[in-house]
Amino acid sequence: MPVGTLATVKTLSPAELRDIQAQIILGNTYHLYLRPGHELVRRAGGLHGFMSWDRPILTDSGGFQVMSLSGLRKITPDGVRFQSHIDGSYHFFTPEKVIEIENALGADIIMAFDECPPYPATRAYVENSLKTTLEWAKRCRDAHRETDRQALFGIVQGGVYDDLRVRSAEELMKMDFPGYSIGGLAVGEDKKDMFRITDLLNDILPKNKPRYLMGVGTPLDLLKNIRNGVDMFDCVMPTRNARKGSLFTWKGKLIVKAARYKEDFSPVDPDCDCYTCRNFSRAYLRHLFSVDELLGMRLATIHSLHFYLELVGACRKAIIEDRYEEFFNEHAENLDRLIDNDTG
RNA sequence: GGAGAGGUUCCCGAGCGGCCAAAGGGAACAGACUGUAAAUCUGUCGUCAAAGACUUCGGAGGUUCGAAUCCUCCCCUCUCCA
Repeated sequence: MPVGTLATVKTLSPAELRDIQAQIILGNTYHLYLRPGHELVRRAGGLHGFMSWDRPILTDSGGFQVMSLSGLRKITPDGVRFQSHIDGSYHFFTPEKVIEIENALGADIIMAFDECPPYPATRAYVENSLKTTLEWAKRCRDAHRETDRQALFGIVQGGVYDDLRVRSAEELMKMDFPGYSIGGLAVGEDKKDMFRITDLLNDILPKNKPRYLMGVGTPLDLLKNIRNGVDMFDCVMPTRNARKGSLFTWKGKLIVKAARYKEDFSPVDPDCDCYTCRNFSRAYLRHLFSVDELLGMRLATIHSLHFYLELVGACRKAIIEDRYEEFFNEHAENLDRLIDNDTG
């Protein structure tokens, strides 16, 4: 899922998103509540109407912002008191409030309000935080009942503590959500911990419901976590890195703004059929970044999102054809490397 | 012709006897980025056989233990007045 925090996948139009086969995109409760305000979005016809995107949307609950804006909030059992990162104004988020906002935003899939523990965090902190998250999940589900045209996912927390993760998943499953998110990973912990936990949850979460690993990740992270049973991902990496001149390809990461591509007139990836690779050279992209032209960010974003969606599309195909391991072994090694001078 | 200001490391620009290979900014170069406070942040940025040495602050001389900083002459810019 391409990330479109503020009701826009940065730099792209909905038409361009459709061109690269985006099926669903993400929005963010906290950010859209602050600006332009969820009631305004409701009046605009929900996120779909407001941003003119007629395919599915998922909204995150703001739980992640509870962590990432940690200097600006205070957590209580009832909810979180936030200070706006924009103007310093105070706001109080409860599970009920978050559901109200997400109802107004009108996404197809919405997230329960959770508390995402930072890393590192003590076991005592994570255990306490998990307790809060589970209570909030229940309150979210209760508050959401009457508007069940939106699918509400519960979020598994528990940090890097296996037993807490298991407890989290089992308690959420009792609440019978239509899908389960895995949160609190890729926040600084060792990769081994991340993979161990998704592997652990693979045997616990129901097989007939989607599992969504929140905020992950690199192409290789996707491949490894798909092997561990994850069905859905979102990550800012393809879009954010693209805006900074760093692109993803099947052959690895390519920092197209680098001087080594100044006179490289080959496409970013000769085998890629995205709009960018079909029409423009590395040298041209490098030039656009070098002179700080907007089109550079757009073309780069188009390429990297296309690549990510192609990557997961290829994963789906391999799974259906029952040859995922083979597919994995074929590509895993390349995905992680830095292309330093490959003229195509 | 008269009066004045100034020439600093790729650029702009501070420094005005030692703590100066020389602030700061820009450019350049390399990289980071994982439920987006992100068109952001970090590092490098005179040379070398490199915890040391060497060469730099328009040029040439000089003063001094020591000069980008003081003195002399020269070269060159710019502003104002004729």
